[in-house]
Order: sequence, then C-alpha cells, then structure tokens
Amino acid sequence: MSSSLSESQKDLIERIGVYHEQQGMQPLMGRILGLLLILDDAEATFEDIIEHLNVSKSAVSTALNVMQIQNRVAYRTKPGERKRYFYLNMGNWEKDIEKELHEIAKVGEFVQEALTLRSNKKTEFNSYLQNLCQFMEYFKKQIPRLFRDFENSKS
Amino acid sequence: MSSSLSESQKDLIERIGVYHEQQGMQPLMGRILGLLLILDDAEATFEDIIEHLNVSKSAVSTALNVMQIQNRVAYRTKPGERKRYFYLNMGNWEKDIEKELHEIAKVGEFVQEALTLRSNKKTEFNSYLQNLCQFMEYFKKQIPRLFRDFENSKS
DNA sequence: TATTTGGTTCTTTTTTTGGTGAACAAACAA
DNA sequence: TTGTTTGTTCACCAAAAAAAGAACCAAATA
Repeated sequence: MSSSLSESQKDLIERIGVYHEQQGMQPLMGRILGLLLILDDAEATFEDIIEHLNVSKSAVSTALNVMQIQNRVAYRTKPGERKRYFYLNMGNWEKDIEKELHEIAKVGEFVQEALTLRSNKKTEFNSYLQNLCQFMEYFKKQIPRLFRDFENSKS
Repeated sequence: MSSSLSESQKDLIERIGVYHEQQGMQPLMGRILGLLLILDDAEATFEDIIEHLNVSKSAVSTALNVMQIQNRVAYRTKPGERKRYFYLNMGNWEKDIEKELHEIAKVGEFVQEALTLRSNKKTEFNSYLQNLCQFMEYFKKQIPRLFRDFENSKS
C-alpha cells in the first residue's frame, strides 16, 4: 500500500470524518473523504482505503458507490493496471457550498408557510417570523453575488 | 389541552421535524420546534406537547432539557399555575444562522490544515484546495456584512 | 481451462438511536 | 398527613444504521 500515515495525518482524517458525520454523512464516507484529502497522491485504491482505515471490503464498496453517485469521488485506472484509483472530485465545490447555503435558507420557507397558518394573536412573535423570512429572502439573493465578488476579488 | 391541530398544521409540523432531523437534530426536538412555531399561542405546556405529538413524558422532558441548554426554547409560568409554558426563543435567530454559516466555513479550516501536511506532489489538486480556503476566508469575512446590509436595506 | 485479482452483493452481526414506562422527587393542596 | 400535580431519572427495548463476512462474479492471467 501507499506509505503509512503519520499521527497528525491520522488525527486530521479522524476530525474530518467526525465533522462530516455531524453534517449527516455516513461515518466511513467522512473518513474516506479525509483520507483522499490527506494522501500526497490525492488518490487511493480500494486496498489502500481498506488498510488505512481498517474497514471491510464491503463497507468500502458501498461507501464509494454512494460517493460516486453523489459526485464527490471518481476513479481512474492506470495503463496496464486493473485497480481503480479513487480521487476527490474537486471540480464543483462551489456548487456544493451553494447547495448547503440554500439548505440553510429553507427554514425561511417553512416559517413563511407557518405565517400563512398563524392567526394574528401573537403579533410580536409573528413579526419576528416576518423578519426572519425577509432575511432569508435577502440571503438567498446574495448567494450568487458572494461567488461573483470572490472571483472578482482575486483579479 | 389547547385546541386541536388542522391537517395542514400537522403536516407542516411533520415537515419541519423532518427538515431539522436531516440537519442533525433529534426527531422529537424537530417536532417540538415545529409545534411551537405553528401554535397560535406560540407556547405549549408539557401536557400539550405530549398530546399533540403523541409521545411519552420522558421523551418530552429530555428533549426540552436539551433544547433549553441549546437556548432554543425557554419557559414561563402563569401566576397561580405550576405548569410551565414553553416557547421558542426567537431572540437570537441571527446568532443561530451566523453559527450555521461558520459551521459550513469549517471545511476551510480542515483544508487549510491538510495543506500544511501535504507535499507539493500534486500541485493542481493543491491549488484547488488553496482556492477553496481562500473562498472560505472571504466568506467568513462577508458574514457580518450580510446581516448589516440586511438591516440597512430595511430602512 | 484453472487461478488470481479487484470488486460486488447479500445475509448476519454489532452498535447506535430514540423512545417507553415505572419509580421517584418536589411542590402544593386538602 | 395524605394525596395530587408536574416533571425527572433510569433501566429497558425496538428499530434503524453501519459494518463485517462470505459467497459470488467478471476480467485478466497463467
């Protein structure tokens, strides 16, 4: 297998795993993400993953399949070899982040719907909700600008 | 208990519950959040919650305790009564959203750390990571401005 | 053709989660 | 004092999630 990992590398992989787990990802998927981010080659074979993370073939197989469907990883093969070299698909991190931001903004839509069902018995509470909705609408509109302005700030 | 819920109210509570569940919250906590958002009174007693959501006392007790520690709900009592009236703490939704945005930005810190451990073997991959980090730094800096500009846009 | 390699699929096992219900405690009421 | 209301705690349980292990399969190789 590719060279063994240092303690600090293993530690970072673990923390990246826990982070992603808390974001709702399956534990092993988070670790694989971390591993592929930390390895100098930025890629790993099936076997590499099994040995570095100490997990079973089947677990890796299913995790990788899900991650490929989600477009988080892809693989290539090297001429002559049959092994697959899996790597992170870094091509669309902007889209991923955009999706996460929109996910946060979804509360606004629920609150909006709640407002249509609420009486005006508690006006102060309602106006809090109004305010929250308005912020979320504003926020959603700002998302594209965020990416645009970032690109501009680079040049 | 306080008046029974309509189908559309129950449906919305359920959807709010599922949403929060997917965001990592315990199922019952998400439902309670939804309930307190939908009830006209914007508050509910222990009993109300048990009856509206069909759950046990103990489940409600533990859920409410966690939610109080997290500062999501609070309670008051009415003069003469011993019952607690729980309500959503809407006072700091800005802070909550800010926290969520910073949570997203955390990947940037992991990637930053990964870069310090990585060799320069894969320069293209590394520069993707650099770019992601830079975006996250930019993003974090923009967060306060987002709230500020929203406030200004209202007046 | 037989064997090895690289990976998949299916069944079983383990672990984690979320919730229940009964016993308990504190506060008040009769 | 005894009983009732309001809520907490803890031991237990069911279901779901995650991983393991073995059988399997297809492609390459001997």
